Amino acid sequence: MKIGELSRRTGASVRALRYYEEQGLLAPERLPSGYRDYDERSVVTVHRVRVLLSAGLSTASIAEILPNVVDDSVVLTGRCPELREGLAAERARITERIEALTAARDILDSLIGRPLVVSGR
Amino acid sequence: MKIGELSRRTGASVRALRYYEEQGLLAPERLPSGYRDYDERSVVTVHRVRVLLSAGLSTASIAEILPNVVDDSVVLTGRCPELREGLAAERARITERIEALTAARDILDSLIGRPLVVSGR
DNA sequence: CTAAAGGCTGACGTTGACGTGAGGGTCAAG
DNA sequence: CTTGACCCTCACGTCAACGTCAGCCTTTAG
Repeated sequence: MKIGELSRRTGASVRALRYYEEQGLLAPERLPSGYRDYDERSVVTVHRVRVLLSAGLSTASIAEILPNVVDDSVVLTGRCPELREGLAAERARITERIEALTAARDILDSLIGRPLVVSGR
Repeated sequence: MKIGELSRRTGASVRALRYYEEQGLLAPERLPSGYRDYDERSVVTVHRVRVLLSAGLSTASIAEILPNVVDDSVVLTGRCPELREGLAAERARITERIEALTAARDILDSLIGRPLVVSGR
């Protein structure tokens, strides 16, 4: 499929898709016309990229992670302790942020769920 | 206390503290010299700001939330339905972010080989 | 009193993930 | 065979959360 369709099917802008390629997250074929030609797996890949980006990972980190996801091989990861450590660190950061967000949401809940309290104290 | 001490006690840079003020997150008094004069509560406030920022909230969102939290108690929220709506919207955004982060963490978990923990809300 | 340390206000620089044209090919339809 | 939708490659613009530097004033230590 061409870039416009992938864009519609993933919600990522055309510009974003070209940017992902520039960052090594996608490697579409090229048609004789020079047009990018994506396969079905690209749809899943783009969704993963977006999830990880929205989680605060950089394209560089994602580029490290992605090949392992695509191949569905945890084997490589298990063999590379350096990469494993990096991933564990990212995981820890994400967990911290989930906890921070949960705390923030609890604060909002206490504000919303307690109507007509005019003053603290 | 002056800005340098607050910086040391919070880990935020002097520049960051001035930036937070610019964004309406802090409102220190001023000494006759023009120096900023922070009270003890500022320490807690800055910590809250940093947690929320690291969780991915913008200073604008934080500015909406912060004034409503004073000494961990509710102030005037119940009387303003407009504000309540804003907070509810903010809550929804936070929940979305938590879900995105959880999905991202699951991806990392599958790579690391850690068993997926069923999120208990 | 003097120098170092710390504070102040601009104001420009930085980084990451794109947005937004400019200028120009490609392709299916009428 | 022209029109309009879609694609291409530069390449500059943007926005957030600060970093950094300049030029100048205030406070503190000796």
